[in-house]
Amino acid sequence: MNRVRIVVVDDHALFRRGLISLLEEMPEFHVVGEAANGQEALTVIERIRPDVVLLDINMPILDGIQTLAALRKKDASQKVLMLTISQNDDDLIGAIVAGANGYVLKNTEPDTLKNTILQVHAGNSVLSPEVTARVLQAVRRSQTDRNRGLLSEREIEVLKCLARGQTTAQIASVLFISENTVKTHIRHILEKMEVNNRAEAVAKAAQMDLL
Amino acid sequence: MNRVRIVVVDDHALFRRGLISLLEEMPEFHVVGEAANGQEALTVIERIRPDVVLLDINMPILDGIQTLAALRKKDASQKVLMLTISQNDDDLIGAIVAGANGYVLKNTEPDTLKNTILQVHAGNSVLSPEVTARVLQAVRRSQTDRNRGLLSEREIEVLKCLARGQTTAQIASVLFISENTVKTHIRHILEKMEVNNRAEAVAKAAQMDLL
DNA sequence: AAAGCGGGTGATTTCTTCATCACCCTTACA
DNA sequence: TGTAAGGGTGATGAAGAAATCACCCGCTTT
Repeated sequence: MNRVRIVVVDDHALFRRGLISLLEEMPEFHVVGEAANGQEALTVIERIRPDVVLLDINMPILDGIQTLAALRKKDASQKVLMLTISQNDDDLIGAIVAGANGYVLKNTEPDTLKNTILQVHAGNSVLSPEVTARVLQAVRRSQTDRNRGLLSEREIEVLKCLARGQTTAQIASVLFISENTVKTHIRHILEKMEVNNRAEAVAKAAQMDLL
Repeated sequence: MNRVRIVVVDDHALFRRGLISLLEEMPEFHVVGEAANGQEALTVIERIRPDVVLLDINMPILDGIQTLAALRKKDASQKVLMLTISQNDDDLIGAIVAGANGYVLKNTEPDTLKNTILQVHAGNSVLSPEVTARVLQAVRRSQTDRNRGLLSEREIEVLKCLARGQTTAQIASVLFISENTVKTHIRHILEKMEVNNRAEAVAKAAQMDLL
């Protein structure tokens, strides 16, 4: 049975070599190349064309994300698994935008790393559990911001009043504006949320975390 | 050792009962309640307070996402694992925004479901492999849209010209505007991207998938 | 010295969005 | 019949963003 051909990219020689030893001990894998920075990685990957690339993020000259972005310009199908210590959102989102097939932390157990590499090789996208949690948080935040950006501040105020069951007249009184102004805001809310009436708007707003 | 206390919420009686049988056969779990719709689920969950809730999405009266949104208003810490057939992005993003701790497809093997429930119970966020891929795609798309929204259409045009190595004069000629206008666009690009010169801007744009 | 190039400051006009309001129609209820 | 409420069309003014342009300076190359 064919071994999965791997290239390891990491600027720390000890870590890289240690990881290579570990992987070579596993009958499923064959390490066919290595690189200490992004520039070198691009050359090695283009020449060897491995099944999977293990790619660190924090590296000199060209970091892992820039490396991946450059790689994707040439090869959209190369499987790349980020293997990094970084849990900060910018790195995580940057790697995803650049097209990473997986994102795994260096605290991962060898056995878990083995399964992860096999999963990526099989075509799946894989994240470390802590990373999954961060990604879900990032999606939640991003989508909530996007939802919130759909409406103006005033429209959100009006929507909250609607959610409390207030009538047009009551809302006008609370916000010190005319009923006609309230109606205009409501019209824009219905248009932007693509609903037909205020009940639907309130239900959708609850779902969009706008209240 | 304590068994994980589970509530199963699904409108299809046969599926729900079958799943309950399956889970009861596993020594790690104890099914302490069940519900056939979201309304009922809210009542059952509040009364029983299980360790983990398995929650379908497509249900009558109150779907799984609305149920979860309502539940989160009362209990931010309840572990909820979506168990659904749906792979569409709106459901997926909706569940995440509503605060799901995990999202698993109904084609999951029983053993994998077991591990997933244990992971969620342990505090981790878990996704099915196919779902992970979709989430990564959604993040990529969302972030690219957000990046794109940072600059106006014209600024993006100018940035693309810069990426081709064109000078201010060349860009002016290509876009039929004056060199001074090109410079103003570039100034705004540098400001918005928080970089110091056009080389940095191009590098960052590549990373942000703006080219 | 002149030309080419990038980076900087400032100004004007146009367009879009936001917030405001008036008026009309329909339905339901007292 | 009158009142209450929601939904619809249209208008105006202010603020901010977008797109445009002029002019100046420093550095490098010819």
